Parts: sequence; C-alpha cells; structure tokens
Amino acid sequence: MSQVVRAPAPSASIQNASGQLIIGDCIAALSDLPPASVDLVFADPPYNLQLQNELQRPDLSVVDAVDDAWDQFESFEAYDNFTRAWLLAARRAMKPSATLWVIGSYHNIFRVGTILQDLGFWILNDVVWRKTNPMPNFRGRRFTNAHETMIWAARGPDAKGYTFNYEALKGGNEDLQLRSDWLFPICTGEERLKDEDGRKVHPTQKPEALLSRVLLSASKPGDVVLDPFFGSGTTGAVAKRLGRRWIGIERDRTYAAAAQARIDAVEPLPEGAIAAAPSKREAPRVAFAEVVTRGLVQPGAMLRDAKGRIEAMVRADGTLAWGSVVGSIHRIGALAQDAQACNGWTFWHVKTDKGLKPIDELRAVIRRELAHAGA
Amino acid sequence: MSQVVRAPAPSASIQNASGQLIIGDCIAALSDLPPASVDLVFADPPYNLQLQNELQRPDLSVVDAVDDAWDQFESFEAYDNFTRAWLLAARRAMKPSATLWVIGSYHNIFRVGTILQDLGFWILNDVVWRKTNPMPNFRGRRFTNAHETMIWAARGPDAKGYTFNYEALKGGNEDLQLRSDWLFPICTGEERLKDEDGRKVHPTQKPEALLSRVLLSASKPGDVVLDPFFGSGTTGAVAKRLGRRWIGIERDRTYAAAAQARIDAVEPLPEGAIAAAPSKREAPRVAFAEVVTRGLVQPGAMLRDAKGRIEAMVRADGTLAWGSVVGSIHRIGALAQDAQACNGWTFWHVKTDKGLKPIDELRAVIRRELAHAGA
DNA sequence: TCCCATTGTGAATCTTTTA
DNA sequence: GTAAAAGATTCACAATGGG
Repeated sequence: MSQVVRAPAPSASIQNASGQLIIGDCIAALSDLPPASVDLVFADPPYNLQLQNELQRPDLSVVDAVDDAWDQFESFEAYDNFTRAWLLAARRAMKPSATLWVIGSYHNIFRVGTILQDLGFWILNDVVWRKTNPMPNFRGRRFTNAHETMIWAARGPDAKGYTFNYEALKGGNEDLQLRSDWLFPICTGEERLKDEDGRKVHPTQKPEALLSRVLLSASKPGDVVLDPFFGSGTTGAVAKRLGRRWIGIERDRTYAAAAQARIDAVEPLPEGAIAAAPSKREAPRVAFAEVVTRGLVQPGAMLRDAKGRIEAMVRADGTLAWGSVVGSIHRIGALAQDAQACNGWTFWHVKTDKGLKPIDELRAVIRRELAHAGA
Repeated sequence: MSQVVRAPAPSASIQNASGQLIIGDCIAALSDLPPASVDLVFADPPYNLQLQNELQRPDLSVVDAVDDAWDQFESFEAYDNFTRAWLLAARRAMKPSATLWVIGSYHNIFRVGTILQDLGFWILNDVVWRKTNPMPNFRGRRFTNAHETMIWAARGPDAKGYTFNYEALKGGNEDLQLRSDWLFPICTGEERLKDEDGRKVHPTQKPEALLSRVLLSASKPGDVVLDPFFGSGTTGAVAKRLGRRWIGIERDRTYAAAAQARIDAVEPLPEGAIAAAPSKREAPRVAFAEVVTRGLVQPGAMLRDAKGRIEAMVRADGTLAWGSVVGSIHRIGALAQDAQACNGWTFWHVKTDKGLKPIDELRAVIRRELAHAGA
C-alpha cells in the first residue's frame, strides 16, 4: 500500500530530535521502517468489542460505547489475520534485544497472546492494569470489569539483553520488586484530550502514568519507542517527556493532528529527573467477606451489638442473616436499630473469653498482614 | 479409553450425599457423565510441561526465529488439541445455564481463552487472582509474577439464567459490587496438604478462599460442581463445606487418595450460613393491582416521582392515569420522564408523614406476608 | 472564595418473563 | 420462534452551579 504519508516536516526541533508521526496504514508503514531499528514497541490495537445493544445506566443515561468502525471485525479469523500481520511487521522493525507490549481486554487479549506465542515471541510477563475508577457493571450480571491486560514479550526465547530497569523500579517502589499488577486511574480530567465542543477526541485514550511505567521499565533514554496504533499520542507524549525518541503510526487524520499538537506542547524533563515514579498507595479496603474467608470468624457464628441484645448470623458469603433478612453488616445493623445508617464494623461484636469484641479488630488483623505484604 | 475407574463405593455418607470422585482420564470420564447435568465447572488444567522442556533445549536457542516458531507450533498444537478436547467434553456435561471457570498463567491462559472463544463459549469476565505473597522473581529480570488469571464463561452468547449471586456478593463487600481483581494469599501453612515426610502432596494446590469466592459467586446450594483436574481436591472440599454437590476427576491415585481423605474430614457449614440469599430478581412477582386491592394505596391517590414534580393518579384496576394517558406504573413512568424504560416501583412514591416513600416499600409489605404464609 | 449538592461519564461483549 | 412488557441496575471522580 502506498498511502503511507509522512507528516509535514516538523517545525519544532522536538520533532526532528525525538519523534516522527506517520499518517497511514499501520502494516504498510511498519513495513517501510528500517529493519531492526526499534528498541521498544507499545501497541494498543483495536479490541474487537462485540456490543449487542445500547446500554443505559440506572439513571437512564446512555453509555457512550466504543462502536467506531475501526474496532469492528467480521470474525475472529479476520481479527487473527490482522493481528498476525501487524505483529510480524512490528517484529521486523524490532532490534534483536527489543521487547514489545500489547494492551487489551478479554475480548482480544487471548487471541493476541496465542498469536504472539505462535509467531515465536517469548512472553516475559502478563501485567494487569488495575483501574482505580472503572466503569461499573450497570446491570449487576457480572463482576465490574476493573482491569486490562498487557503482555510483555521479547522477540524470541533466546533474546538476550533486553532492557529491564530492575534496580530503578525497585528503588521507586519502597525497595520492593515491582509486581505484575499495577494500579492506575483511567484517563480523565485535564489529561483527557477534548475537542472544541468538549467531547473526547479519542474514545480510548490511555493514562500517561501507565505509559510512563512501561517506558521506565523497559527502555532507556534515547531509545526508539514505536507505537503502531498511535491514537491520541500518549506514547509519544510520554516518550518525549522521558527523553526517548518515538515513532507513531496513525491512519486517522483527526487523531494524528490532535496527537501532534499534544506532543508539541510537551516539555522534556531535565536529564537526571527521569526516575521511576513511585507507585500509588493502595487503599487497604477490607470487606467483611474477607474476614470470613480468612477464618477470623466462622460462617454460622452469631454477631451481637455491644449490649448483646441484637443477634445476627454470619453467612459464608460475608453477609449477615437477621431473621429472614440478609444483607451487609452495615445494612443489617441499620435495620436492626431502625436507623438510617450504621457502621457495621463498630456495631457488631464477636464473643471472646474477655467479653464482646468489635469485628473492627478482626479487620485490623488483615490490614496488618496486607501492610506487611506490601500489597 | 476404558481405564476410567470409579472410585470404590464411598463409605462415608458425604460421598453418597454430596460427591463423587472418578479416578481416570479426564476426557474419557467427562464423556461418561450424563449430558447437561452439571451447574458449574472449575478447571485448573496442566501447563504442558513438555512444551517448556522442548523450548529450553539449547539447540533451539540459536536457530532462526522463524524456524523457532514452527517448532513451537507443533508443541502448542498438541496443547491446543488437548485443551479443545477437554473443553468440548466438559461443555457436553454442562447444563444450558451452566458456567465454566478455567485458571491459568500466561503460559497457557491465552491459548485456553482463544479456544474457548473458537468453540463458541461466551466470556463473562476474566478475573485476576492477585497473590498477597507471591514467589519473588529471583533473577530480577522480570516483574514479580504476582497473579494468575481465571476466565469465567457461559456456554454461548445466548445462555440465559446463569447464576451470579450479585446481591450477596455486594453485601459481603461493603455494599460495593465485586471487581474483576481478587486478592488472596497463596495456599500455605495448615491448609497445605503434606505427606508423612512433610513434603507437599500437590505442587499447585489452590487456596480454599479462592474456590469459596468462585462457588459463592456462581453457584447455589445443591448445585453440581465439576472439577476435571481435581488434584488435591480443593474444589470438592469447598463444595462440601458450602453445601454444593461435587464431581472430581483425577487420574493420579496419590492425589485422589489425598483428596478423598481431605474431603472426608470436611464438616459442612450449617444451613443458615450458606442458604441462598433472597435476591430481588428471584422474589415473587407482585402486581401493582394487588397493592391497590389490598388497600395499601387508595384508588384516586396521587403518586409522585422522588422530587414531587411529576404526578399521576392511581386507578382501581392498578393502572395509573397521567393526564389523559393510562398505563402501567412502568409505562407511565417512562412516558412522564420521556425515557425508554422505567422501573415504576422505584420511580413512583406515596406521601407519608415522613415524606415521600417509594411504592416498592408497599410491595415489600405484601412480599413479607407471602413469605410468612409460605407462599 | 468556599462549601455542598447536582450532574456528567468512562474500551461494556450488561435481563427476564409473558403474550 | 418474535415482540412487547415487566422490572432491575452504578462507582469513582471531575465539572458545574447555587448559596
């Protein structure tokens, strides 16, 4: 395909020094790159969502779904063929020591992973991006889809010398090894690109914190980072800020223009400031179900209020049964007192040798464990 | 294959009442099960160690990547064929409303997921088991592999009525819906099965807390839970404790014997601790006409939305009149809001001393009466 | 200016029963 | 089988607006 068009010559020195935006078809553009020229690939390919109907929130507002044409494929086979083609083309552009990241959801990531293995890539990790603020499951028919998966792979099992900044990452993580589950918010607020009408420019813009972690983990300053599905240019913006060179491929001119403007506005960090970002503190929320599954209180045991007047039975699922009513420790506590609300952790007690003890003390046990494990 | 051997007739009543251990080949034993007889499948299939051995041979580490891929394809193909065969056999044993869980790591889970999709299974979630205490990465060349992945799938996209105990799970989780990332410790200490020499009986024994969450999420008391790779019998032990029936298939007699002894020692929880939680979806239907005929609201009374802006009149036949339009509480609620749909039970309110009260509370009165009458 | 209530929104494979 | 009706359902933030 010959529709691959270079972006107009960059005006800012940043462009010449650090980046190149290619407007055109991903596979054709990849094939035009010099072989073995790239240090790191980050790819956020279409997820091939298969949405059936309009989805409404409980307040009857409509969810703005990702129903763009670029995400539609005729069949799994068509998606697989596309995936195989771009992965092969990307592989050609990778240096022998280069690694590749692909992000996806359960709709597509299994197919990507299988094809990676079939093509001889060597998976180093699958990394889970846990979202602090995912969209809820509005119909209550599944678990909240609160994460996406990234696969990190080398060109092959024999690939030596790939970049992994072990010491720097550990230092930025309170001297603990970085785990395969990462916690970041989704991209919202100031960071989210909007058009003049206030609408989001790209439906699936990724947070810069996520890309920062990827680039800091698996690349060095001066490395060439390639993103074949550039979209709103998060990879380019982060690469520029962190002193990496970048190549972005995007076929949609609107997205490409927005990405270019965005990256032009980025100021590279001063040398020396490019260090691993500390990981976000996790809120150690502990559910009563966890107290039960860990055996700190047995299913079937009775909880009581401080005066021992009100009783309820602990159920295996971490709810309480009060007569025929079943609900959370908070809701049953409120019902039993005929109150609007109740903090079940302080209201309910277990019997011990030394009298009644609030279940909050059981939660404290788990919290201490979690703090110790650095989870 | 005819090596499938039933376990000796169970001595303990537990066996007859709740469980069945089949010693033999997984696929053959699955094919012997009655079709459409199982409510839930939990599978912890092997990682295909043969594959890993082949890939680590030194001669492979120097060959060209393309030849490398070909060689890998043969090994992966064997694993894929095995996976396809047991998934098809398990599918046959599943009721139309049954769901299936498969756990794995990046070595095999992508292939499992792809084959699930190719066979027409419908993925409901991928669920990440985050380990509080994973094994560290000793060589510091990768992220600590701190999670495993479970895929939860229905038989197909049209599968209706699968079990998901949404309200109970939410009640045990601080009244927040459960997310797709779960945090549990790995199986250690007392819970870990050891032989006389103190060595672990099974290399990959799963924690009971993990299985508890799975069974509490996606099965009901009395359901049949099938585990085609029974191993040390965690699924059976948890199923018995939670009042589920179980079928385990295991070809290794040492594992099977350990599992049997382990399950025999399990004491089921008291009924009240595991009984199905009453859920709104399964509550008996009550028509608004019944609320009217029982006198809980008078014909001619006015209903209002929560803000008191919209008004409609109750008719003796249980319909509402909104201006000149007459219809069900749902229909009129939708019309009055100019919405596609509306739950009239929560939309409409009656005036009381304490302000507006949703008519859902009137329905609750009738439902309590029905429950009391044993209806 | 601050506080609080209200509104908006995010990669979503999101219902069940009766006629 | 299809079509219509009944009925169940959201969390974390950010932006906005009124007092």
